[in-house]
Amino acid sequence: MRRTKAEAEETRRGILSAAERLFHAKGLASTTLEEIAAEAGVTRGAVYWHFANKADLILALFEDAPLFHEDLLALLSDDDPAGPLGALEAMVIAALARLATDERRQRIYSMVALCDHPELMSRVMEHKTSMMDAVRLQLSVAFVKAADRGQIAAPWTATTAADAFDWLLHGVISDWLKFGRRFDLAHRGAEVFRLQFSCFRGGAPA
Amino acid sequence: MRRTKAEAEETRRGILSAAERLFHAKGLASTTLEEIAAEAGVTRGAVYWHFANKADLILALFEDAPLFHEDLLALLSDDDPAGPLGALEAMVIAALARLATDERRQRIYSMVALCDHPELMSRVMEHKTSMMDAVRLQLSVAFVKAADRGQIAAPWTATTAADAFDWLLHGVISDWLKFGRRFDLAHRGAEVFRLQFSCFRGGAPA
DNA sequence: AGTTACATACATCCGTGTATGTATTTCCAG
DNA sequence: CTGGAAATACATACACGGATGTATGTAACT
Repeated sequence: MRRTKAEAEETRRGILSAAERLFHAKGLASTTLEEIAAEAGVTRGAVYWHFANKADLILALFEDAPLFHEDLLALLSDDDPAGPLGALEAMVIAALARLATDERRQRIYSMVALCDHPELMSRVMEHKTSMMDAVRLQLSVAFVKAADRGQIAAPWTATTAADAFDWLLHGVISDWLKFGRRFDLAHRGAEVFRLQFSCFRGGAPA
Repeated sequence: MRRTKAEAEETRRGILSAAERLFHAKGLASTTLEEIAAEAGVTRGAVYWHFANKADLILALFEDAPLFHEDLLALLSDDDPAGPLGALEAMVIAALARLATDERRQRIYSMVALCDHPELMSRVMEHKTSMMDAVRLQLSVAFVKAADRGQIAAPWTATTAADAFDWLLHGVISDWLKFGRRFDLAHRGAEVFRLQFSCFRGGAPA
């Protein structure tokens, strides 16, 4: 019952999609390839045809999926009228709003944030950390630009502001995802970030 | 070769200690009871004598170990001369310093933060989330007290300040633990928290 | 015809849980 | 205080399922 190339690509995507859902629901380690295959409506044979093994499947998921961190960079406009700092503020608020309404991104971020297995899945971890490093570097550059334009008021500096931004962002997302999404990510997140950015600027809020 | 009660307690502690190290190094799911027993210098028989199963062992670890969140409450003094907000600031700086120098706490916090397995280890998760909820509630109360005494300047509120505090704290610790402790937690963390608290107060920094 | 895209079947191992063995201790009667 | 029974603190051995990986079959596509 061989399928056409298009159909094969469809099953491949179906396997990835099923894996994404199950990994998020049950965790990476306790989800079996058999379950993934069943969820996708195929057998383990299909899974092993498209992917060498479980780690390979997870890596493919990471490469294929829309990562929240890449969203950040995509949403960071270079010529915002409010300058680099305004661009960062708009970016983070937009990114939170997108994450709040996109289940797929939520699942992916959960996997990245909650990944166990530092040894066996070292390849996965490498991919993940290098990616996060790259994003953090870009954000640091943006904060330095903001400082250069005098948008960061003392005693904040480009470094401390970038740290606070980064930690605040990771913290809010982890809290929201890990504990059942019990608050309104987009609104409460945006509120705190607006206050935070007005602190960076050193002035009274708008 | 039965041991005396004191020796038995020693092996129990040895098993817990070995489990702590291995869980931190390899993740909860991929660490086997056999490995834990070997690391502790005993056999799986000893493990099963002291603990009903793996989940039970993990729960025992959580109950036995010094939790970072409990540190927070323990370090929160009720009558700081700088008022509730000053007490919170001193508390978080002390807690970060303690975490930075205590490997045991680092390992425990990693396990709590990175726990996979929402389904199979539901008891562990319940324990963890209920504990974190309790801590967050206490911190919220402290921030409300600070606001009542006029220590939180507009536009910050007790709620937004507590959110920012919580997210900043989780963010900095997760970043530090997950990516190889590549910065000075105590100093950079304290620096940012000091800036953050001066923002809460609405005034210029000390 | 040869390759592709799977399904099926099988071998194997690994981890768990449990049952059993056993040397000590602890406890208690005498 | 002492001898022995019972309980303790493990080690060892075993049974079992479950997951992985691989080998093989096979029908459709190219």
